[in-house]
Amino acid sequence: MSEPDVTGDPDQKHRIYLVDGSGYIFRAYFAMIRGRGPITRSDGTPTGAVLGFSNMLFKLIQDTQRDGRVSHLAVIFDTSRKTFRSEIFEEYKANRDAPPEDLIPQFPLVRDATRAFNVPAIEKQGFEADDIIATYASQATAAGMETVIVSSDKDLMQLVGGDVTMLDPMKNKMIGVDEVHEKFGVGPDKVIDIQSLAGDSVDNVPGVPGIGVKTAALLINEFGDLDTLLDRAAEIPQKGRREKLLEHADMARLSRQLVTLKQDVELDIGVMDLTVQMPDAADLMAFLNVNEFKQLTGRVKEFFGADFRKDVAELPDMPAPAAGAETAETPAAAVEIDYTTVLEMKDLQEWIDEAYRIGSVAVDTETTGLNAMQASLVGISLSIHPGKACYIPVGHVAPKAQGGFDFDGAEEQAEETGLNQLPKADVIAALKPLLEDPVVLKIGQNIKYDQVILGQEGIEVGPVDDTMLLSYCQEAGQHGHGMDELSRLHFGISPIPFKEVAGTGKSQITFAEVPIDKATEYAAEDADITLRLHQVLKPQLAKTKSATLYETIERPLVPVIARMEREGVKVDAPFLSKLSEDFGARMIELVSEIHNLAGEEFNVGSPKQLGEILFDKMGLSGGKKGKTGAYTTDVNVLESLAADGVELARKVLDWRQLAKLKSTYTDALQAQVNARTGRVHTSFSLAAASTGRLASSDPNVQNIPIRTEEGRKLRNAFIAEPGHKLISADYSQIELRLLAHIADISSLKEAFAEGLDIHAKTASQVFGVAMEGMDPMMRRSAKAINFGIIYGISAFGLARQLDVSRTEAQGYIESYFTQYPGIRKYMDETKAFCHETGYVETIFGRRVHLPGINDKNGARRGFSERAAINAPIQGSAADIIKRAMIRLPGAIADAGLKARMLLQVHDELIFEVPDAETAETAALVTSVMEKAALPAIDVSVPLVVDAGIGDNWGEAH
DNA sequence: GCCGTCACG
DNA sequence: GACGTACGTGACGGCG
Repeated sequence: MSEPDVTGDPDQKHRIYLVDGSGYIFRAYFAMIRGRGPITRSDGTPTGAVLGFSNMLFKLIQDTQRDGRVSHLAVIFDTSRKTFRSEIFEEYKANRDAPPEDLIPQFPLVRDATRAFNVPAIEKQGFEADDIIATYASQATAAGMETVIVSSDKDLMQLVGGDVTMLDPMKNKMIGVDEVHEKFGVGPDKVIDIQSLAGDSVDNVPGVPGIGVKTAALLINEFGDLDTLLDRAAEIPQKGRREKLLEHADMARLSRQLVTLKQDVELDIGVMDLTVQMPDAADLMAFLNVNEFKQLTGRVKEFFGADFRKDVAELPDMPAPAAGAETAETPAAAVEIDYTTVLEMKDLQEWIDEAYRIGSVAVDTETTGLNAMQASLVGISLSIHPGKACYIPVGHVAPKAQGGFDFDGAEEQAEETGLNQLPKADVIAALKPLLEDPVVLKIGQNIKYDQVILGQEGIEVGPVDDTMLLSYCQEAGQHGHGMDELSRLHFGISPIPFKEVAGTGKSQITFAEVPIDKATEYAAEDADITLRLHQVLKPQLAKTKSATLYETIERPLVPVIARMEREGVKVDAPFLSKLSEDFGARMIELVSEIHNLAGEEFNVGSPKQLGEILFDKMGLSGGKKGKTGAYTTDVNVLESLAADGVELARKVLDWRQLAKLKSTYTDALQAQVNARTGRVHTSFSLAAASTGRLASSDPNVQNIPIRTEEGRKLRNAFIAEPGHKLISADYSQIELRLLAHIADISSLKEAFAEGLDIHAKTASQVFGVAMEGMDPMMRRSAKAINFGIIYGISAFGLARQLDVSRTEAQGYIESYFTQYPGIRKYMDETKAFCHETGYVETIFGRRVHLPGINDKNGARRGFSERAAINAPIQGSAADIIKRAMIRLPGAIADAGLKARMLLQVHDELIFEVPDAETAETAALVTSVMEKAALPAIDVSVPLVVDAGIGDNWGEAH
């Protein structure tokens, strides 16, 4: 791009580049297709337009680096097609073709590209990019800056003049007043008048029929402006023109409304915040690698060289903003970093006072491990203002000699630990009132963890906001919600990796052994980033319509889950140990039998070796190789071999079942018993499943066996304390009920209202048989169809499930849809909504994003489509049980009962209850669960909960 | 660290 | 005409 002709300008004004991103995508797309044909990366995603865009952006960034006057830069995008213009005039842009299919997946990628280069990507619902550009241009002018609009769109030419110019990025040509005059025959100030008369067939702006740009220019030059022209139209000598103008004066005025760019769009980010920033090397390289832009990678490396990791570009001092211009806050990238270690109580008190003064504080705890129930507190970091954070070490120990750290000077420091830090008890006592104060908001990333940790120090942290959950509520499905990922995404900053302070593998140390200066850098950064994430994510809740979900479901759930984790569940360790021995003994027998049958010894646990035995050595048919070239030996394959009488296959299946039970359950579960509490404390992730479900780990209590008799025994190991029972309460068929409600299927709703056997009812309707005396196979098929529907049915999947031909399965599906046309309608509408918006919603407004929904690859698209059908159902069920969980502790306490909620398994809750209170608790729990959707949503089918009571989980379920 | 397998809703 | 599929998870052992 050539240097604009302002080098000699005595003003030396700062410059802002505003890139018309949406306009550029289309140009890049067609230019690349014409020049190089379709470009795709090796996974098939088309990337031509992304590459063109990235090249252009990189070029622009190079220029901004070389030209010291370029201080600000942003890329502006269109959002949906609905804008305030389509409100005024329905047909506006209505005749546009849908974008080419292989361009659709590139829209989000272009935004990724923008972020990868650490350039602000701006868009706003209801406004076109042009309006936002007009608004920023006017703000920039008011602030005394020069504006360069990077676009060749003639609709933007009305903005040219004064300190605003345009740059055509394809032709690399400046567009100033002269060029606009050349195009429209008038100056930029009259461009709107010309467009109002001439209209625009591409955008469907009507204008006045029969008048094009040439005639319009003639008329405007003669009459001065549009209003004068329309007032005095009667004076026009040419009959045709005169009549058209008189007749279509209103259309001209309407067109003026359409073509006039709005210069006062309300924007969250002011023009002064769009400062030029250095890209983060890791983020940019990751983006370039994923998209396989090899040449560009080379040029990027060459250009940035050694300075690459610098977070902020060095900019010349800004001129004072002109009067009336926005006086922006400090731009995010220019935040000054100030991290300190707190070693004196009076310093700690200053932080506490400031937190009270501001009313909110980001908190992060550092501990000895990831498992909150086993870890102990090492330090606490706080942040109240962006860039400023402190770290309060309380549990550091001198590094072990083997750690390899140089601890010269340890003698100068305090005795016991050998380290200078405040006593933990003093810090806890000082912080407790603040962390429990109801008017000070505590901000955390996955604050449940910190609540569990601090809970063990006697602090009940609250009220809280959680940046992980703020992200999860708004962007589930788009990306993960870990702090590092969010930091890179929102700020382009990669926080110090934990590995960097604690090492990895064998030589890894706990955080307690990390030297305090290094620990401060790491911990303070975490609190700082958390605070900044909160400043970004919290305000956009309203925009994403997620405030209700966050405030009424996710946020209140945090302390409930924290409490469940701290309660834990009692397991019968001696019983598990006996079970384990039993399983182990039988496995040994099976292995020797298997070796005999095979005629040689091999590792039964190796699918590779097993496949070779079965299909190469024994020459059995049915050997299919998977992606890695190894034979498949999964249950389906082995079951069918076993059915053909292959004894070895049956024995391997038995062995596998035992191996699974032993390694994953009996052995692992015993190892998970907490030494301090004697109970097992799972960890529930609140932001793992995109649909809104919880996930459980360490150990996973949501996949304890039940389907086979052997596995079921495991459930008997989950027991109640003496004098107590377990209650298990589960929603009956909640997903099918919600399907009936969401898709509004009257016959299904009636069946549920009447309490019928829903699978039998489906069988009777689909196969046209009576409910009584039905062939059990028919009910089984109907049940599989019902599940299939929830999963976004395919003939292939159903055929596999039922072991029938695909044609047969297709027939079932068709007769199902004939019987329930509303379900097909629901599916079609859900998919269409998702194709349009990129997400689907539950009945409580939870958004689940499906980035693959417009993928060019049919398989990936199909995958997303099925997930789109499933997510509202699975997610609504998750919302409902979460609502119940939030209410239950209070309801139990209000009723004067002592039950404790221990576990959740998607549609089931487990409680530990004193013997005397079981009946009353079961009734209360059932009632709260059944009414959990109310009063927000009156589900049009009854929600039914079944509760069971027993000495262990197996009996209770 | 990925893959195949398998446990659950 | 081919593609490659039921939805959502987590944990294990084998293997490179």
